[in-house]
Amino acid sequence: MEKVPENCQVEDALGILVGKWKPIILLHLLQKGTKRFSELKRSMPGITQKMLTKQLRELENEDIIKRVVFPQVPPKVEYSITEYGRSLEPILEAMHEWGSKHALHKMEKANKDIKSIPHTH
Amino acid sequence: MEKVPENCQVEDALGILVGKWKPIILLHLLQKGTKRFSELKRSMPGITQKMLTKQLRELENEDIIKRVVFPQVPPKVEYSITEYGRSLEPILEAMHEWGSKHALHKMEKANKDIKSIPHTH
DNA sequence: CTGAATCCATTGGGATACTG
DNA sequence: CAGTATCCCAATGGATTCAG
Repeated sequence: MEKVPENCQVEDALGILVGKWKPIILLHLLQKGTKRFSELKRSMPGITQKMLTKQLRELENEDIIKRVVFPQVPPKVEYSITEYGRSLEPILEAMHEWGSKHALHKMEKANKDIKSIPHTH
Repeated sequence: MEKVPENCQVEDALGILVGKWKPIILLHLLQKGTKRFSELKRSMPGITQKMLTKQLRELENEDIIKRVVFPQVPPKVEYSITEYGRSLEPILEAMHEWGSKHALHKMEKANKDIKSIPHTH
């Protein structure tokens, strides 16, 4: 099968996965199941409410995750992976495997890059 | 195996793959072998020289592709996948398979989204 | 042929403050 | 608790021009 230019199906999946916090959000929901907003936020040190909301909205618009609002006070909102979203797992799996396998290569490269910085004396 | 937050290996691969033209460049080099600059440009309608150069440089800096300059006039430069770069193939494969499998879902969604646009009459 | 240099518009991400 | 609303900066991508 041709996987080339014109009918390049690769971009679709990539488009859904890109976003500074999307992969990690998906991994959380995939591995830990349903989570509410505050739980996700706590598990991702550094993320702001605005960003978490934004990334969740985008994933929701792609039907990757499901958002359930409990009409109560204080508010409670739960997020979970959809069946469709779960179909992305093999891709995340492949990326994780690659990342683990090449963590070493990455370190060696960083080392090489540092040494190649021209001196100033 | 844990594939979560702190030691999230997923971002590395993703970081290499993101870039408007990177996936398609990689698919070309993976499937068609060594290519020179002008060939790549021709095969990617819409890309500018600047962008092609930039994306190629970034991939080269990650050791994903190799750049060979032939010292002659007019210049000739050949690009090819490195062994390291070829290790990304399973990921691209997974993304392509996902994209193919869900092209339909995508169409249905687009249709639904259009219908949900509020009228103005 | 290959690519560097500019200039510019758009986008993504983050800090902060406010709200039901 | 779970969001909006602003403001701001940096990065990305594109059009165009120049050069070896």
